[in-house]
Amino acid sequence: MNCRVDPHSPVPPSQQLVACVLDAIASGELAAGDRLPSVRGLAAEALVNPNTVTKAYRDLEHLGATKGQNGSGVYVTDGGPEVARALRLAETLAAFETAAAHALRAGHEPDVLRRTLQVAAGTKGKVTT
Amino acid sequence: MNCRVDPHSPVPPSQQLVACVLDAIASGELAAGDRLPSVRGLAAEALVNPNTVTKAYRDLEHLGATKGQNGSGVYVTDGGPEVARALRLAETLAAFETAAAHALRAGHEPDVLRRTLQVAAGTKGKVTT
Amino acid sequence: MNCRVDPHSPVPPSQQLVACVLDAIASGELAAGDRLPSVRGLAAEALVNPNTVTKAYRDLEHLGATKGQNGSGVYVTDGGPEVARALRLAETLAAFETAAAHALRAGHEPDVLRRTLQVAAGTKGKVTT
Amino acid sequence: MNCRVDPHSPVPPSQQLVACVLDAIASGELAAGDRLPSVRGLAAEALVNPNTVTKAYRDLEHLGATKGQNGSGVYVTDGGPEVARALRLAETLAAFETAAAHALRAGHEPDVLRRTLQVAAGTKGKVTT
DNA sequence: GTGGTCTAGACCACA
DNA sequence: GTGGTCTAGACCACC
Repeated sequence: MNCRVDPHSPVPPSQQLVACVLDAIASGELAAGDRLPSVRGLAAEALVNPNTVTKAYRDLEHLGATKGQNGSGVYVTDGGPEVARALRLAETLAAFETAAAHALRAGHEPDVLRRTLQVAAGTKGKVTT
Repeated sequence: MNCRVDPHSPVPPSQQLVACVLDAIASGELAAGDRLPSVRGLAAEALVNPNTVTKAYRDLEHLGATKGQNGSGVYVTDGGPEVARALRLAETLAAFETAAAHALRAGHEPDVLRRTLQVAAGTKGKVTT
Repeated sequence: MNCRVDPHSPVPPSQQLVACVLDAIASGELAAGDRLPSVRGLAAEALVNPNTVTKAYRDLEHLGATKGQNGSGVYVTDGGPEVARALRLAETLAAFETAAAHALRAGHEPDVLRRTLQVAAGTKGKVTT
Repeated sequence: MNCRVDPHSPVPPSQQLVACVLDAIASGELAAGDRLPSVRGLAAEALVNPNTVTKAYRDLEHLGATKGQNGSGVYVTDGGPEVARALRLAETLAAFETAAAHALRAGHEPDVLRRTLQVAAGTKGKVTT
């Protein structure tokens, strides 16, 4: 999942995890029926307390994107991908637009941002060149 | 200055004020030596408690952008504009990176983001194709 | 730690707390990695408002002597002891200078002060005569 | 008078001025009947607002050390020297002792303090060697 | 008028 | 339990 949590961010860690998981579901990285990482595993990876992951999973379930099956783990629901896409696709694009606008207004050169984007896209970026 | 505070944002009001003032300094709206709005005045304008403005001003002073003068007001330091610009550059670039990461993770194609960036850059962004 | 706060002192309570904690760190009573007393606990002990302790802890963190860990407490940083010792040295020397200046200005003979200093230094202060 | 005011000190500027003037009277630098510096002059020298000097002079008069003669200036009263000595001699010596003790406990070498004292004593220090 | 500090009490999120 | 933030209202000292 590669979810990193920034403890200095004003957005609470649990919500950062929710957004991260929703992104993974929206992109298809996690499909309907797939099992989410274990609470302990994600907690170790994100360097947060397991309770925080538990809360994030509870929020995801409340959104209808996942469903915990007693004792066997947490799974993406059938409607999960749709929910995630509805919640995140438009939101992340809008956030990207405003972030780009802010960065440009602050004086960043478009080329710098383009290169930053390229790096973030990783290998996918190279292919599209 | 026109500082509005969104109480529903996860970003604490005091930090919103800090960002707002830094913007004003970075943009030249407040030059070195200029006096900031009074604590009570800005509090009334932003609809927050004066203590919240006090905290924001303390943070600004700690950043080196402003300096309080005993009973007379808070002023932009000589190095203030430079500090504000540097902070804004770093801040907006970091925000752009995370926004790009989230959008990519949510499944947006790099090309879509690149085109979005192009549009945001307006005429400055010449087509590199 | 035994931090007592004198509400009649011109030194603000929060700064008295800062000085008290720095003393504890500089003396080794609190080592790097140790946890500071809880905000509420120290507030009860020092008979001040928890917010006052919070402010003191924020100042300490800003000085680099401590670091707050989200929900778990405030801890002495690795460089904390060094920072605390450096601050105490500078602080006490400045206080000594001003006290000396005031005493001299009030009419005390330098010899009187020198002898007073000798006594305070105890056996360590060998007579240079 | 050579009164310097530290605006960063927690002790209010007006009280710093009171202490400074009392010290001058206690030492005999200002004798009974002598005129104090003008409000404006002392304000300019100490880099404070004239109102602050006015308040300090009011406090001094309230202590009985000085007396303002309408329009002609402020003068040391007959009992002024006695008042100043009663208030400041013991106090400054005690403050010197505690400052010395603190500095020594913080780790300063007695020799460093002795040299600092020498410097503060200026030419007087050389004579007493 | 100005900022600075404290108290008191509340809410939030993490451990 | 932990710290972090905000609100509300008060006092102080300087300009």
